[in-house]
Amino acid sequence: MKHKGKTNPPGRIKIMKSFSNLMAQKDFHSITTAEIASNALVTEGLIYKYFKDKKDLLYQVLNEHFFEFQAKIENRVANEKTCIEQLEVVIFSSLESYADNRIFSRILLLEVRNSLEFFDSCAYDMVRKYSRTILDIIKNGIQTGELKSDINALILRKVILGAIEHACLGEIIFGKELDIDEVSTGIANIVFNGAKA
Amino acid sequence: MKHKGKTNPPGRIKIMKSFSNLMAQKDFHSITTAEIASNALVTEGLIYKYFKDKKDLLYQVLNEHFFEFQAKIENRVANEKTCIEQLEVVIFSSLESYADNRIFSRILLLEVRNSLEFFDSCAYDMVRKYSRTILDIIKNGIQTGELKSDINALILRKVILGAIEHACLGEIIFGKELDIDEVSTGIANIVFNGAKA
DNA sequence: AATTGTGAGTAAGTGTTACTTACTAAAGTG
DNA sequence: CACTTTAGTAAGTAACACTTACTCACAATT
Repeated sequence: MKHKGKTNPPGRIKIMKSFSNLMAQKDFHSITTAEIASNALVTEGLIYKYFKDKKDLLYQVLNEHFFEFQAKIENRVANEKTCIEQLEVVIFSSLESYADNRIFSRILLLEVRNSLEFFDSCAYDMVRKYSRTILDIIKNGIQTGELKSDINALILRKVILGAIEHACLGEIIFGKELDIDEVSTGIANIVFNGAKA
Repeated sequence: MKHKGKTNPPGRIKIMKSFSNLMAQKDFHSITTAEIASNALVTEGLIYKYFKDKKDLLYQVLNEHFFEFQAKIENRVANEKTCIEQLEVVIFSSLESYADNRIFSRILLLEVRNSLEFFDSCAYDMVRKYSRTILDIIKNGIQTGELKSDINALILRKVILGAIEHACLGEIIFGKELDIDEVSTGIANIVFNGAKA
């Protein structure tokens, strides 16, 4: 994921790398531009040559992470045949990615949402793509008769996405360990079979 | 919800009111303390007599909103008998509250999460209480046999809470209208009966 | 070979902002 | 009355995100 097809000079890479490292240590607001620059061994002004502002830097770093995430999911989904198996793989892989990459998850679930700019950013395009993937699987499942015909595809997606995100929040916020197998089969069990006795 | 049981002087009320109004117009970060003070017709310094910092002001305003929300939910839940009806009422009422009170929802779902301080605040205590209410209903439902005995109560709560929150996000972010009846029965249908044919 | 243009990077600001300090003035209270 | 507490003010200040105006290297064009 290059930035707008042009060159990718060393200064730009160093800034993104420096920012990524800092994000592992503290939250967005408490990272200063001075800090980013000094850790990257460049001057503060250079940040603004490559990034519109501090938030833009955040979005671009997020986007890089998301790119890998999306590739992994699509790959795995392609290996499954039934709609249910595909959705199970989406749930499992999402939880796994969140657990494996806490910085990325923290940014996505906590740090970018407070500004509406995010939803216009390139990073949010990746979220849309991921979200679209899930919707397509569901619609297909309804058509083949694997899923009930009376369920609303959009709402099922909301339930699945919501469950995934909510499951990760506790881990991110309080550092609780997440049993990926247990939680992902638990979610799948409820969503597919229902909770009512 | 008074602050720490003490008095509630006019200056404090004016500041909270002013901040609330501003939150209806723009997001937290773009509201300045100067603006809050001038709209409240007090000096900037007074804000820091009553609030630790700008975030503390945010949390206390949120807390007031949450207090009413929680009272409404508990009232309605008490009127229902079966566990399923109670959970349906939780889902419906939550969606309704979010839709009726967009500022409150925006703060809760988008603006407070980026700082870990929130999770130590009095406002988060209210979230815990709400969350606890749901868990109790679920546990009770499992015991009475209304819900399947093999489902994990904590995970079912995650699914329900996640679905509610995710359903509101679109509305908050993009201003889409939310059909509360459709979405709440849709969520309940999936969660209780399952999506698998 | 000289000129021009451009991308990478720097140095030194500047306005704004959240927050602090040190101070009144009045109202309780023993 | 003396003294503490409460409500509020006025005038800062340090830190921060971001800007401006510049240099230098090196291609490409004339």
